[in-house]
Amino acid sequence: MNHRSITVYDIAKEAGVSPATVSRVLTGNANVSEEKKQSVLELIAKYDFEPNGLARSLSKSETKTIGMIIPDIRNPFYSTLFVECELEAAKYGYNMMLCNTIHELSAESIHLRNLMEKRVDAIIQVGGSVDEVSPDLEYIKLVNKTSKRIPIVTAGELTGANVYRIVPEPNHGMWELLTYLTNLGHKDIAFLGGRDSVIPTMRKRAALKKYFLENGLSYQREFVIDGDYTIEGGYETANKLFSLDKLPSVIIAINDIAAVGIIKAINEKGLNIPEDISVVGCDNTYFTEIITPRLTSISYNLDVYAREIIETVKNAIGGNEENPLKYIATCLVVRNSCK
Amino acid sequence: MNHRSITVYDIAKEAGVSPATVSRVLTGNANVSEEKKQSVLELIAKYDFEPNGLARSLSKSETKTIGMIIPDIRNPFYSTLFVECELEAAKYGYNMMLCNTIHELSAESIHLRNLMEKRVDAIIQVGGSVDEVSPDLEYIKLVNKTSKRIPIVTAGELTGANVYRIVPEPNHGMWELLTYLTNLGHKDIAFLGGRDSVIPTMRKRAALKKYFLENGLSYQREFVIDGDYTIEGGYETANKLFSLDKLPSVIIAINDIAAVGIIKAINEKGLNIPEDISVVGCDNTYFTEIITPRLTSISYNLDVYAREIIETVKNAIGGNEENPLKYIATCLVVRNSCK
DNA sequence: ATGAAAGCGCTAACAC
DNA sequence: GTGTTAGCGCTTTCAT
Repeated sequence: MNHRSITVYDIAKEAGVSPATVSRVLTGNANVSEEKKQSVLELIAKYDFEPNGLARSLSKSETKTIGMIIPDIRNPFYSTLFVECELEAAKYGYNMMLCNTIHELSAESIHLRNLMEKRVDAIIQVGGSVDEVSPDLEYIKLVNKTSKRIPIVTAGELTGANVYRIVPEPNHGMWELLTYLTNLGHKDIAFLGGRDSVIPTMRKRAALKKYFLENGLSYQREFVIDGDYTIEGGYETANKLFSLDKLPSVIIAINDIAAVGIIKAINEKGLNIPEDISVVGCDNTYFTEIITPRLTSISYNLDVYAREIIETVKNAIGGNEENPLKYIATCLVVRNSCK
Repeated sequence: MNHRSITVYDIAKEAGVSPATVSRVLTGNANVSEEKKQSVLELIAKYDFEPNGLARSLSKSETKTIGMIIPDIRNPFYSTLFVECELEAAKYGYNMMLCNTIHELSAESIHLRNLMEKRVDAIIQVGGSVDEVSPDLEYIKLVNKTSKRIPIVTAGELTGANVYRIVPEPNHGMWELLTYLTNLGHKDIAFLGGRDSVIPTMRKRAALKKYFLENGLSYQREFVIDGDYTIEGGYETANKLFSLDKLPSVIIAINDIAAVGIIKAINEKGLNIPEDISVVGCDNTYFTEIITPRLTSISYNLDVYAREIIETVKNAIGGNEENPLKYIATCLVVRNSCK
């Protein structure tokens, strides 16, 4: 089992060259005579020699690994974003280390330290503290200490931190949605789930209010209900809504997952979608396609998002990313859940 | 940005001790006088010194990293298994490197080589070649070469490979399901999706046949239809089924995802579940809870599964896992999709 | 083009 | 208990 593994020295000795020469053919960034090159390559093939990445990383100070900290990969939004990032990162030879916090903010610092210790070349963080209006200051301090050595890219704000940001621009998508809904004749619009302490939620709510104001509609505060970003959260907010003496004609869910719970509650109440009430989601995850009816949703274009993230990561690693803040467009994707 | 990072030597010098002593307080596995220990700890705190994990790994020949190769993390089965593995692995100080093949078998060898080069302490592989009746021999050779240095644990067979296996024991769950269904009065049972070249599918089909035989029921070959393990796959198989001149009273889907497509097709046909036709899934993912109606499914107990996997990984790394083959029980979880 | 040698930053065996 | 020293296995100057 534990035979000493073969090294550049072994290859070098047998080939009658120096370890440096073996390294040269390995990295390919120096000239080696065709003759020696061949004999080295043959030996590499013969022994199926795999250079030790740790030694290489230690020497070159690069690991070709990107760390990613997210709340929960079981959420289709994050899993899709992860896959897109992984595919994009692979193009540049990077592997991904995935760290889930399971929505525990305290896990973020643990993961950050781990990734730091493992000397990943960059860290991507999505969700959690990133979206908090007032993230924990201790955590921000840690982030800033870390970001001095390792570029950190967030899909969101992470207020107060010295990081590269790629922020979804929510207004356009919300605007498009609200225009679509009012054109359908909707005036009583509910917005279920989320909290004001979460930046994207806060922005969406603000956009809603602004739209109502600018269009002379009356903003109905009681139709905006706090709730978790989960199926159960959606279910609960819907039932809170149903306890009011008046119902909206359309419900905007804080995300597609919450929409699942909302739809469940609607079904239980014996209402039909979209005949009796319309529903809209956010994030445009693949859930929108498996729900009945297919769910209209605001899209973040995750493939584009991932490409921007990895592009930024790559530039930041190379030390030539001068733009610390970029925006990702959002747009409406219409399906069958509104009437 | 790129100031030279602080090392054990810096700490040692300032504390007036040797690097070895700093290392001793770092690792904690040797006695250091309380006095020196304190001054070292103070300096570590002062500079927020993070030891270089690469150097440590190179020296100790362990990375505290586990690689995981799966087809697609967007599939709730894999994401749940991953999270459970990550949580369990974290207890022993391991991080997870995640590699998706996106169902491309050729990607497996690339990932395997990468993980090998990065010197992960162990590799977990699920799905893909693992489930193939006849996996590619070249790949098996690569696996066997790799497994000489790094323990490989599979959630399935990976026929011909020298790996540790934790295999779902499908018969019990299927048996429980079929007993349940026949008790409900079902005789016309369809089994949609999957291929005979995939081991778990093959076994489930075999169990079905056997059950029919042993119970004097007539096995209806035309009700067993090949198909992809996806939503679309489910949808297509259902429509193939509908083109027959006879319908079953219950459909068993190869997995919960395919069940989504099957249910979509059933709804489009204007049939009600479970009044007109019953549906069952496999894998017992959280999809079962978000589908309408809630889906009865065969469960793999992913938390138990993950615990077994990580337990095996841990033992194998330590060189004391003598059991190369373990089984995981499956069982039926009844919900609302059968009548 | 190629080799010698230093360096990456830790740990552990050895000596005291 | 503590320091010295030799690895771990690469890459990369610096000579030649």
